[in-house]
Amino acid sequence: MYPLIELYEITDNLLKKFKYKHNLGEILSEITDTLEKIEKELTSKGYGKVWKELKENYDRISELKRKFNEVFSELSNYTSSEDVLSSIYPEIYAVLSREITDPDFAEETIREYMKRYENGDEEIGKVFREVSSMTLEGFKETLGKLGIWFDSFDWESSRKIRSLARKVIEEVEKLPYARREEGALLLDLDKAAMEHKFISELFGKDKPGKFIVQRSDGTSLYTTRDVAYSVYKFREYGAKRVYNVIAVEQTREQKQVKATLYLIGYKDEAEKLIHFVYEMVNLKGMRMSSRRGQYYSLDELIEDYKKVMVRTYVENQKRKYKSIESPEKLDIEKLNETFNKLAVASSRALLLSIDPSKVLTFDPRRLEEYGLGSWIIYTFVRIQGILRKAFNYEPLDNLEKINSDALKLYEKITNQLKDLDPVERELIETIQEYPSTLLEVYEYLKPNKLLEYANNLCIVLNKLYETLPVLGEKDPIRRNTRIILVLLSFIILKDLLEIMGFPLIKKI
RNA sequence: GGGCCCGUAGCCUAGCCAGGACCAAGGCGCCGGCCUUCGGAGCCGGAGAUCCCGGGUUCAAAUCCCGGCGGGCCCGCCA
Repeated sequence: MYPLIELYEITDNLLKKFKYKHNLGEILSEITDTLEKIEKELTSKGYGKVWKELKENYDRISELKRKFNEVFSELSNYTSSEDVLSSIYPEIYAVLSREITDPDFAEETIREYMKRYENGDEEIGKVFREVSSMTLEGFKETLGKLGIWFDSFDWESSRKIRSLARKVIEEVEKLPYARREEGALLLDLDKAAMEHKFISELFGKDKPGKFIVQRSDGTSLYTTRDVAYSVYKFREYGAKRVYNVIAVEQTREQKQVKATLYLIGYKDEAEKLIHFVYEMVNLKGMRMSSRRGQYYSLDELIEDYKKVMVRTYVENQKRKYKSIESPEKLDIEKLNETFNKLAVASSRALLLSIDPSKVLTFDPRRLEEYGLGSWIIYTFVRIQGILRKAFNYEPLDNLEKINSDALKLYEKITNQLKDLDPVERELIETIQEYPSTLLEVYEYLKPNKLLEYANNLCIVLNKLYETLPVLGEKDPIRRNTRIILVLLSFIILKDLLEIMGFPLIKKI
């Protein structure tokens, strides 16, 4: 980054000095345009040969123009992210701009720290852990809002993983496909693919490439430690299968990790290492980039959703009662909790609404249009209302009782089933699809199918109690049939909401 | 330059792997109804699609094959 700025400043100063009105990009554009005209003229007049000679220079200028554009856009991104940083975190910005005066020196220092860290320098290790703990706390806080927690964390710097990483390097070095280039240890996977079907099939038409395992200064790379960590997960934890939930950008890297594992003797493990690929989340008309300070955080998403929930609630109350209940009658505490839960459900639904292999694009200014989560929760609340009246107790607090009561009901109506209404039949068909849906989700790693199924179930449910009376049905057999259908849907929906991590709500 | 993924109404998606009841389904938005006692964050109806383009295979293609175009990602000492 630093040389780019320097280059820009130099050219900019030069242009100013010579009082050029145009910037470098415009000048380059002009040159290439002129050259294009010249090409046409020359070839039309039969001077193709002359053009060929000129062409070489022309290409060089085009290349220069391309580079300039790259530099310029990078620079403007950089300055804008600097602005963002200085406005959001002025303290951090002040410290950084005071402390980092020479970027090269800063980078060198980082490298030095890395080396000491790698060699087990306890003092520097402590600093590293302190910093990562702080970020980790942030992660825990944000994800905690969504009900996500972690059983445990592994430190890459742990003695165990460090020694495994050293072992990986040793093992790789023994391989016939390994060699040193300028001090760095490199594993030639292209060569290995020619002799191992596993690797050639893993990469398909793609070139496996060369995999750097150790830097020339002797330190390991993230990827090396990833191999070591995989060994750790299988051997230390005794994992039967390992799912790495990692973004699509690292598809190739994950394959290289697999191939390396395979080559150093962990064949079985390599096959059981599964990369769960997911795509990025984009905002409508804006590319997210934390490096450039352009982002929309999960915390913001939850907060914004909460506002949408409050707005919807107020509107519904107004329509229902023509006015909002007086403040003293409202249990603000409880309402707030409900809005939080709805916001969590909505946020999770948004993230689950698309196949993980596709890019999710949404417009944060129109969150109310992505209300799938709250609509499912609402349906769940509604069918609980029906069951509560049917059985006279709280369904979610008496799951076993409701199951046995359902069986009793079923015994009463068995062999007496009457013709079913189309909507009832539709609901039964949907319920039947549940097991195969779960299997599909698991087999193809498509959690979005869970949400899709839940949505379908809710659509049919809404249709059912909108078109047919459940508790109001006079015929006892039909009535019981419908109660059982609602009950089954309730059990499935509860199951689904738990799998998807939606909070369970009894009443709104 | 090479590889992988994606391209379906104004918008977001399902269907594609295992071709057939798809003259393509759902949601958002739009238009018109229903303030029907189990909760109206609902229900019913309507308008809106060259399934990116062009070939091929087949009795049959959104789906399979080939070639384009457009977008994203990745291609050796970052994580």
